[in-house]
Amino acid sequence: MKYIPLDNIGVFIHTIDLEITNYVNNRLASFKLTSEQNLVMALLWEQEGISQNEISSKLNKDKASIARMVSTLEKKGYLRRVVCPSDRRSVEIYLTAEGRKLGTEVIPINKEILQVITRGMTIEEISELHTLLIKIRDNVNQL
Amino acid sequence: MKYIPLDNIGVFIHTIDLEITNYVNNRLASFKLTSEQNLVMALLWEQEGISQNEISSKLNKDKASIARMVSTLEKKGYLRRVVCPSDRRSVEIYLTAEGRKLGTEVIPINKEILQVITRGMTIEEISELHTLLIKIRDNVNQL
DNA sequence: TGTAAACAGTTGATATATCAACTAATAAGG
DNA sequence: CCTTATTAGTTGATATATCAACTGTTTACA
Repeated sequence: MKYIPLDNIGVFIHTIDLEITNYVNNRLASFKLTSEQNLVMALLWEQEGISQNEISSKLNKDKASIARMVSTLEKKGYLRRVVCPSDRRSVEIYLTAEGRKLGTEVIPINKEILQVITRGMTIEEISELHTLLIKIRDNVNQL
Repeated sequence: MKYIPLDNIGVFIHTIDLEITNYVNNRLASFKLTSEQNLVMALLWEQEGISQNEISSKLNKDKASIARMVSTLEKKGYLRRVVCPSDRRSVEIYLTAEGRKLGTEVIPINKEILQVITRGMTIEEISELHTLLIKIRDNVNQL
């Protein structure tokens, strides 16, 4: 039997993920926001004042990645960092006026992106996709 | 209606992809091979002498990424680059003895990884997952 | 209560990614 | 043929990722 490394659902998921990410990045390019920065901002549009640690666990990303993303977004002027008074290890993240304004523009785009991605799919299909992906996740995480 | 950025199949695919990648990287760590380098090597274990350009299109990756991965794998001693005599713009990639030896160890691991990822799933489920992912891919690529 | 452990963040190293600008070589057309 | 366009690859900039080592804080418990 021939060994075909690319005929592999794991590799396929990776490929699709890159294509989705590129699509989202293109849609957000005019807002000077990457797909990952968009996720951080989305959390803040929902709730300000959360810590980097909370962002890290909600987005399931390394704290180092979050620290750098927050730093980038701070330089862009979309958020500011405030040392938490009750726990000086923590940094609370707040939106700037500009960051809040960005939300009014980008939130509708995010909703539209979601619709585009799932266009022509039924609720059942999306649910089935979700279920199948969870099976794979359980397989790679149960160690 | 509350805006929940993470309740999004695109973000979910991205999360799963990272978890799969981390699993594969852990499985390959002892071979000093990353998941992406493994894909390049897998192509070469199948067929030596292909160009960077062919690797790039088969793996659906940027030529710059491939150039750097090939360079890394060359430094590790797994492959060597040969300027193509019939088209001196092209570089043909060949395995070293060490790269070939690596294949005898890693190819079985790759097969096992594939089995682990899809453990407990039927052929029909994997096929359905593939079909659903293609729908999403078509949605983000039809522009 | 005083030391040790746990925790939040930062920073450096390395590996992908993407895009853009560049070199060198080849192909295509008039 | 000779200019122009295309192609293969390299390199630099920027943005994630992960891991590891490090700084400060806070907690736990002996």
